Amino acid sequence: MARMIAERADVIPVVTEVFRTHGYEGATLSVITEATGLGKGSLYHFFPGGKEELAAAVLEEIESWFRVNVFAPLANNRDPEQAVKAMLASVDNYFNGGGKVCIVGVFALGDTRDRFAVEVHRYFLEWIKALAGTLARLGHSRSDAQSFAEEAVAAIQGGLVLARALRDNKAFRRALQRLKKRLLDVR
Amino acid sequence: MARMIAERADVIPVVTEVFRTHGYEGATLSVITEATGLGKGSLYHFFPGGKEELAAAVLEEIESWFRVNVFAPLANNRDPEQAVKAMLASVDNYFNGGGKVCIVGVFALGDTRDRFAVEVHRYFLEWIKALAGTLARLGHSRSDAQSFAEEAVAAIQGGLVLARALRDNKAFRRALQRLKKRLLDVR
DNA sequence: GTCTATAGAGTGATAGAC
DNA sequence: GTCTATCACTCTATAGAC
Repeated sequence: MARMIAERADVIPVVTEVFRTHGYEGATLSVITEATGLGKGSLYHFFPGGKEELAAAVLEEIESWFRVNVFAPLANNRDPEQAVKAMLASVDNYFNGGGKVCIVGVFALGDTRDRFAVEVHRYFLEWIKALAGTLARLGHSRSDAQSFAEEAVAAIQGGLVLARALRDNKAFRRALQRLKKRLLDVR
Repeated sequence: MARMIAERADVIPVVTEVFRTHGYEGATLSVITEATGLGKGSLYHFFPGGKEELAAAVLEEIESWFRVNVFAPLANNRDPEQAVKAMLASVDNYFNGGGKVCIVGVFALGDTRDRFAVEVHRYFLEWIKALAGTLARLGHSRSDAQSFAEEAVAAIQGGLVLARALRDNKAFRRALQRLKKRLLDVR
């Protein structure tokens, strides 16, 4: 029995995919131990809070990824049109063109919304806020920018639902295409 | 004990709300027995297939409701503008202004998508098809009608996610408002 | 010896099936 | 209500790094 490769950081990506595939309730400890190859001992060593702490760590990791790869570029890119395009490309890539669902969205729809209320709320609020800022710099009126930003984030979530339901990832891609036109069309 | 109120049909609305609140995995038999007031024996008498048959019955009931109250009016209303407005009002009412999530959408995002693949797929396909027909009659080109219909159904699902996440039902209402403008604006 | 990472048998509670 | 399986979780034992 030895010190092995495992660290908290190594475990999280694997656990993320377990939660994504099975949801919170469906992500049983046995599925997680199997997927990570870690015994319960190791799991509880790294995450004394058990399943809830695992999910919290997953959410934190996701939010951190979006801050770096989506929210910050939206705010910092000098060219707002380029910023919108980059966001859509990042999102397309992150959700694997509609093949992966949004864990935060899934959590928002279930009992988990209350357990992780702060994280879920913040994720969507930050996203909308960052995008609204970019759209305003693009030339949209302040109220249009806010409305379009909310619409865009909702459209992405809805696109993921539709792609899953219809088993057609292209439904998600079409949603992104519509958004590109809509958001960049300043009148 | 005597024959009581219980019938399959009486149980379904109650079970529907249990699945809506807790999702498939979270809707445990004990929660269902408590909510319905039925013992496990009665439950298995009405639904020999157990939890899966309960969920299937719930989906069937939802689909039936939408056929009568949403899809058929979309197809039959002589005035397409009125049909769109009626759909949005029905949807607003059904989802309680953003206070209730869409079980079919929730099922689409989870493991349940595969178990209820046919039902989930059909629900969304029928909705989009009915709406696209109405939009074409409204004067949209065939391809615009299809695209707008898909966008609208996705926007509704996304609006529900957002309303739950932000704990703000008005986010759903705003999504419906945007849709009304968008769908009725024929150029 | 001490500390950290590990495995996994064992806990009571509760799941869904019948 | 009874059943078995499985749940989240605890705890003991132990290996190796220091």
